[in-house]
Amino acid sequence: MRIATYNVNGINARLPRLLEWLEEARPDVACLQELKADGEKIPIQAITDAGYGAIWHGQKGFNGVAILARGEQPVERRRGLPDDPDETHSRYIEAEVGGVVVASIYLPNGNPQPGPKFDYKLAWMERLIDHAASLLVEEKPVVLAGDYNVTPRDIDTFSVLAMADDALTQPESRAALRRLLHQGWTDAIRARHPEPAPLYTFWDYQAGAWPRDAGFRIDHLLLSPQAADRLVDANVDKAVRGREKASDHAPTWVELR
DNA sequence: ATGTCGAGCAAAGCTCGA
Repeated sequence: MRIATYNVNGINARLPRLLEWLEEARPDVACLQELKADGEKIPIQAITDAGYGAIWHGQKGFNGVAILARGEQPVERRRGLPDDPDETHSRYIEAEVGGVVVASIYLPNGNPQPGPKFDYKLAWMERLIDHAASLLVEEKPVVLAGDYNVTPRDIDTFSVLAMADDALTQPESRAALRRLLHQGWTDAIRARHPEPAPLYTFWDYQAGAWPRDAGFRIDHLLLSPQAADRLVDANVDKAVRGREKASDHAPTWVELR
């Protein structure tokens, strides 16, 4: 069972690339972020025609997350995190597919920092940590997939110096991610690629980031112990980033037994 | 670390968010 996460950066702008990737990678589950669309603007017919059932938590213009399942309809469990005081951001949706609980997460970017956006990011991470703890209690295979907007370690960014003031690399962001991991989640990419290789998932459109491989590893798939037991592979579909009209993120995936 | 995008608003080019 292959479960992927892909920040599409506009589902309509990206539709040809998304359909092409679904056709060639054939993920069983695809967690999408940054739909930047809702309602009538979600190209549901094209997704259905590609053979996928879908649920989404959309939003006009910004944010927006979805879960696609090949040949079936994901069974929605929740949208939004518990106790969220600001329901205007569509950043979390959770479903069960084929006996696995899957979440599609678009964690706040948090720039500029310090400031209210960074405070919002850290508060959002606290709510995610609380909810994740409740998921572990179920003792099921769970995959928390998405754009976390956090580089776990220095190796996960092309330049520690250039990123020194960035919300994605701040000690507070990393400490919050570690507290989540320390509950008992496995960072699937690191579990399969323990060598200190970058395995970036995002390259900015600006400043020639892609041609000079100036990326970050910020898209993660965190596995509950029951999911980690079944982990056989994980990787990044890096070539997708190099295509015409590409998203600034590459699809990232796990294969579970 | 700013050389770029995507979307909204409103009808082209600015603003915002990344």
